[in-house]
Amino acid sequence: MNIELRHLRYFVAVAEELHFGRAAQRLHISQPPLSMQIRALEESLGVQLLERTQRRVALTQAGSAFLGEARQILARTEQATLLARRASRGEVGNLAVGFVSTADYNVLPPLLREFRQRAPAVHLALHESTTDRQLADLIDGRIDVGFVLPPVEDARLVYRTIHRETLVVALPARHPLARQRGKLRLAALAESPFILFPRPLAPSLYDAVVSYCSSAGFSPHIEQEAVQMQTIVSLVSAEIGVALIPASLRHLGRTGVVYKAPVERSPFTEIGLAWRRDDALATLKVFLEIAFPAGHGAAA
Amino acid sequence: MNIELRHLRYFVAVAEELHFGRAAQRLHISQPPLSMQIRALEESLGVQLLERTQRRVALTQAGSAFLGEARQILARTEQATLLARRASRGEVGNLAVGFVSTADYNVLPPLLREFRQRAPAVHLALHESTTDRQLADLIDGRIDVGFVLPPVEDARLVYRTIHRETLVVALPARHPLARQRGKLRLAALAESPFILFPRPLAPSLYDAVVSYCSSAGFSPHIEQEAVQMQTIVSLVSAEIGVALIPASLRHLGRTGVVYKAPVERSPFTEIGLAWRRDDALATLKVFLEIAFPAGHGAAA
DNA sequence: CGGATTGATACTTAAGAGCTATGAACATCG
DNA sequence: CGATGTTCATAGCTCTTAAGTATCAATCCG
Repeated sequence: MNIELRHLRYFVAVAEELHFGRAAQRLHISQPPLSMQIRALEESLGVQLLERTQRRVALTQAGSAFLGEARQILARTEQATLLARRASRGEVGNLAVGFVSTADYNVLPPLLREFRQRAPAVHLALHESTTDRQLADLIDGRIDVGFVLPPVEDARLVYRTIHRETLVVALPARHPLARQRGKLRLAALAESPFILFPRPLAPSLYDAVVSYCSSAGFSPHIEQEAVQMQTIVSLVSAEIGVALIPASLRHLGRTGVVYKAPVERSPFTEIGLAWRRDDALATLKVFLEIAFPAGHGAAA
Repeated sequence: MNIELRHLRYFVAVAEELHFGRAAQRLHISQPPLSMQIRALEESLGVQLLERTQRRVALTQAGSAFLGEARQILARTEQATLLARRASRGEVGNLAVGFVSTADYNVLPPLLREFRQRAPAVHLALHESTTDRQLADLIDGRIDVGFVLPPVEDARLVYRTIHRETLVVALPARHPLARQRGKLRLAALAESPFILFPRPLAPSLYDAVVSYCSSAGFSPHIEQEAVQMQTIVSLVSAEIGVALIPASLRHLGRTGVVYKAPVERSPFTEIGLAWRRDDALATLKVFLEIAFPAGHGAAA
């Protein structure tokens, strides 16, 4: 017959009381079945754990060795149930998060900070990547949630905006318009060389820039493409050209670069979260709960 | 309902197979009760461990966290039964051993050496003491077995001889008889001052000495008493007197002392083991088995 | 759309955990 | 020294519940 935790619970009670009657009372059963179960345990082990001298119950050496083990196993079982409950609440576990570099400057840090506070035992794996690679990684399960630029077309994924911001102009400090005080008119950049993201990597951002320019009455001269936002700003600093970048990137604060908001109303550029539609990860739920405090995460 | 090891065994099987049918086969039960037990486990925990999508079974995060715990609990239980079995064979545990200093020179070391080999995981507590204190310590459970000098009268204890030896004379090196070549006649010491144990501490040894002398036709002049054998030999070395001591103490090899076996046939002096008659300690059984390889320890 | 696969459900069976009553061994006390 | 009380074991029964059989429902595949 197999040993069950019941046997251990009963044995610990008897070992602590050294009295079958009292132990039975404590276990809310009557004395005879307790005797039976202890006997069954001894039989399974093939070892006598208790010495019953008709008047006194004493642990054998094997009994006291087994007692310590039994206590630990029971405690361990308690721990395991607590762990499972915490895991189901998303308080322990793993979460693989992808993000585009742009996210690193405004939305990512406060969100991660709050997540770490709410679920300190969750192991976060952070992967900087591009939007399209993240979408593939989501499908294949390499990441569980990603900070991406729209659009997200795949029906297996959910996308939800997490942050919207306007575009500002980044100018080399020695550019004539940089020194000029007061408002900047976007049309004044009609002849300037532009630095831009490659469209496939961030169509929404690319299109926002182009539509912004065309609403100001010109089409930008694209001088150079660059993948990283830092690189774009570097190229501006090196006087290769000008750029329209998300407003939060002002915080990069690069020397030799001046940021200005044009008078023309800027379109919004946005960043959002994408995750698997059918995903039930508890840690992901916590993450989405923090990202979208009001509405529920599962709603697109 | 309480969690039992059965639930853990079943869950581990399902988690490993990710298939209820195969897991049930492996557990030698049919599939429906397996589903029921897993459901019961999840209910006890209040946590969903498996995601059943009618076609595919997958672990939830809580499930994979719980899986590790469950495996460890089961392994631990295996360990516990093995430990209990080893303890019942006396291979782990404790043994408190008392001994008179005399035992330290011949019987104790080889016995301990063999015991350590047979039961390396047993913790031995060694207490040097006198015979009478050891008998009290046995009754009160402070030691489990003692190397003592006879007699042991207490009915609750068992005594059994472990070693017998003859008496030899210890003489100061400058004593006339020490320089003399050839046999020593005990009677020649009739006028010499003797150093002896106090009778209450070791009546058998005391009486052996006195009867040896009287068989040689004289009664010893007791000049000095000393408790420790080392002290007696020191006093001989200091030329306070001569002594009759167990032959094995020759190995003390003290400078300034000469040992000689008299021509008269020496009575035997003996040392033995004492332990509680009703004692069932497994480690004690191993110890006695080594001390008395042929006969069984329990027999007096 | 039909057949195969897989987990869940319904119902039955039977093992065994637990209960009450009682016995046997031992200790304590009058 | 017998009477009484305490304590663990045994006996017989009940009843919970784990396990078995048969079947269903949903999904996948060709």
